[in-house]
Amino acid sequence: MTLPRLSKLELRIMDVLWTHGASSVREVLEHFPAKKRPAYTTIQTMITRMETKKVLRRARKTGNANIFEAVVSRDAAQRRLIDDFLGFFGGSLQPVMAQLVETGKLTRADVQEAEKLLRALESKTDRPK
Amino acid sequence: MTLPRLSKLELRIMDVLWTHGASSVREVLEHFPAKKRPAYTTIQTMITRMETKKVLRRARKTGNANIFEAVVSRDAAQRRLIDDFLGFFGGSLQPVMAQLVETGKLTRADVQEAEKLLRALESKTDRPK
DNA sequence: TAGTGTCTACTACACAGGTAGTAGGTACGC
DNA sequence: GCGTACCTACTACCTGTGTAGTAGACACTA
Repeated sequence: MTLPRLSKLELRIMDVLWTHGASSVREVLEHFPAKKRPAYTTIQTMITRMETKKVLRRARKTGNANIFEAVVSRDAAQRRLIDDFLGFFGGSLQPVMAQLVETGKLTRADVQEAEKLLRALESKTDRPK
Repeated sequence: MTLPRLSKLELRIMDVLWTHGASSVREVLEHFPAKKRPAYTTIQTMITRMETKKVLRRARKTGNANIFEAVVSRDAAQRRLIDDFLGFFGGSLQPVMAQLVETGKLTRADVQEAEKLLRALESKTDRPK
């Protein structure tokens, strides 16, 4: 429980694992945009630290390269991220919404989607007594 | 522009200034929940650093105590926070919405509020020509 | 005006995250 | 079997953040 907070770079690394599955250090590296790609050993160091924190683990070996896989799920990490984020707003979505609408980041389509999700959820939780 | 990212504690300090207006170190300190209240000098140090970063400034003196006021607005800080946050989701709100709905953090009321805001915005931006 | 309590300025330190180099082991092609 | 290229393990260093102590200045009270 209480998975550790993941930093920006850690999240980008996890993203590779979540999206492309178990990968070697080099594979992770190569999924970074060629422009701002850190050094091989930078990724390696981060991965080693993340292994210590148990957010990923070595799954197997290919040749002499370790293949790492995510231990923490994308969902769990996202939940954690959202919780932390909402903490700044006292847990209330209202100011966030307002800001999103004002900056044009929240569109009509987004709202409709949310509504659909809400309805789906309701019929799932209300029905079973 | 590009106001610096504010850390958790920095945000809590700014929150006092935003909510209660210009304050002294002691006043800021006293607005922290008595339980987990840092040392006086901890707040002082943070405020000094924030002064350097120009997110707040000394407004005046009362006795020999400095009174600090926010330079960065709550809105600006929130915008920055939201942008950073959305960065993790590729700027798309969809996964965030889904997560919020699933964890019950996004209620029907929130959605309705968002809709109202959207409508208000539309009549403001569409109308003028 | 003298004393006391408060405030500032400065210093210090630990931990996390980001960055990367070096040394030495290993696998694989030829 | 050897050499080259790649991988790991270890070390190092800097910055930001959170934390706080100490010394000395200052203001207000009695």
